[in-house]
Parts: sequence; C-alpha cells; structure tokens
Amino acid sequence: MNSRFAVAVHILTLLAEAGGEPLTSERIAGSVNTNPSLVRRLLSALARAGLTTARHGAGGGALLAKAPGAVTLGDVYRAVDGGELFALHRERPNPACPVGRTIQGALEARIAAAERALEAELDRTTLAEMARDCQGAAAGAAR
Amino acid sequence: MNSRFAVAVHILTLLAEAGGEPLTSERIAGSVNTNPSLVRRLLSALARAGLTTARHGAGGGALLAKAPGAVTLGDVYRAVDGGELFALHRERPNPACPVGRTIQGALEARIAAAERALEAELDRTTLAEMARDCQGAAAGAAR
DNA sequence: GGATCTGTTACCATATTAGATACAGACAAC
DNA sequence: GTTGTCTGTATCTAATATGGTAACAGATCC
Repeated sequence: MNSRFAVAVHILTLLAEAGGEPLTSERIAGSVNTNPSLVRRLLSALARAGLTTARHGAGGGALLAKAPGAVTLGDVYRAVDGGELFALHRERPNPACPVGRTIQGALEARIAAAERALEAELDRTTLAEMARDCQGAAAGAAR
Repeated sequence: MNSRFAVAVHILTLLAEAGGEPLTSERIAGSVNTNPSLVRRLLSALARAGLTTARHGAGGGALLAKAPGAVTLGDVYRAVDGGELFALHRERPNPACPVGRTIQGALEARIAAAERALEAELDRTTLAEMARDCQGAAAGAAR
C-alpha cells in the first residue's frame, strides 16, 4: 500500500552510511528517486520521533540522532506508520446484535497483539545491519 | 486504514454463531451496519480462500466451509488483505547509488519476516474463540 | 413459473498517497 | 550584515484505494 516505511528505511540507511556527514534532502532524493520535499516530509516525522536531527544552512542536512546500532526497523515503523495496521469498522456495528455489540472489543485485543508481534520482529533489525547488508551487496555487485 | 479485515472477521463470527444455518448477505449487513453488496464482495474473497460456501436461492445464504475451531484470524487476513503490509518504493531507487541498488533486496527479507510474525500471532486465535468472546460479553452485558 | 439469493460489474464520493511548487525561517560563509 | 544554502511546512494536483450504492444475470427453492 504505502511506501513510507521503505523510503524511511532507505533514508536512514543512507544516513547510517554517511557516518556523521550531513546529507541534504536533494542528495537523499537522488538515491531514493523522488523529490526533496517528500524526503523532508519523512525526515520531519523521523525527527519528531527522535531518530534524526537536521542542520540548517549551507553545508547542512540531515543526521542520525543515535548510533546506527541503536535504531531498529521497529522504531522506523512506529515513526512513520505506527498504529495504522488495521482499522475497525467505519460505521459502528449494530448494537442490537450480540456480535455487533462486542466484536470490536474482541478484535482490538487481537489487533494490538498482532501489531506487537510485527514490531517485535522489526525490532530485531538495526540500521547498522541494514547498512552492512547494503555495503556487502554493493561490494558483491562490484566484483 | 482499511476495515476489510475487521468486517471479514465480523462476518465469519456471525456464521460461526449461526451453527450451520445459512445467513443472507442482507442479514449480515444488518449486523455489520453496511450494505449487502459489500458483504457479498467480502464473502466472495472468503469463498475463494475456501473459508465459506454459499447456497443460492430461497432459504440460502453463506455458510462456514470449516469448523469454527479450524479457521484462524491469520486465514482471514490472508484471504482479504494478505501480502499488502508494506509496499516497496513506487519508483525504482537510483541504481547508481550503492544503497539505492541494494535496499529493496535487504528490505524484502525483513518485510517478509515481519509479515510471517504478524500472521503467526493472528493464527493463535480461531473463530471459535471469537464467537465465545462475543457470546460471553453479550451475556455479561445482558445481566 | 415466480420468488429469493448469490456473484459480479459498474459507478460515484471520499480519502489517501505521493509528486511538485513555493516560501518563511535558520544557519553558514564571507 | 548580506548573501546563499538548506530545512520545515503549506498548498495544489494527479493517481489510486476504499467503501457505499445500484443493477442484473444466473442458480436454487417452493
């Protein structure tokens, strides 16, 4: 459906490989193949979540706010997509029906558990590992 | 985001409680609080996945194709939403950049693992349990 | 044969997504 | 302190997804 998670991971992997060098939204957009404004929108969400910081002005750009080994894909998911996994009914179910009256409560607990499981799996990968994978694959392709 | 999963679980829970009695799309729509055509669309996906069958004509309607204890929320997810968790980049990343060239491959494995974790958690709940929860809550509310 | 119900299609309104442009504000360089 | 660079945000647009609605051919029951 939406590609925010993929693009956000892409951005952060670039920042991890930059090793403290600030990257401009234009430079990042060149790798992602999109436009700088979209990159800045995502960086805005990542900064709100405490994952990145920015330096204004000439020579500025985006920076990781933490060590690459301390940021997980789960952090990225929560920053850009969190809590949007499943929606409940758009219209409230019929309260005159036993199932309609209770289904949403029964579902909420299961949906929350599923989201926890998803995030726990995403938490098993750090940006450092993503950067390493991309380095290795790039080296392999260059041989 | 989308409510297909919630509505599909609602439909199947109704069928589980009906205990072999066929329910019409109009009857189901009354509980979900939507219109019969949408219900039939979802039932169509559920039937393709082998979760329901239908009886045409007067006195007909939808039926569970399996025992309520043999259908999990993971089955429902796969039937109506499967494989749509995360999208990759809409435009292909820049192949001239080491990260752009390799990020999608590195992401695909992690996304697949996350989806497996999500489905495994959903597989822990069956329709029988959903029906029991709704019965219990309904009884509690009636006291 | 007539009534009922499914399965599918088509159409519409709305919401979401992402591409694009614009501009005020922050900061660096000089 | 003036100029240039870059961020952060708002706005607009096009494409797509979602769900509400109507319509109708086909299957089945009575």
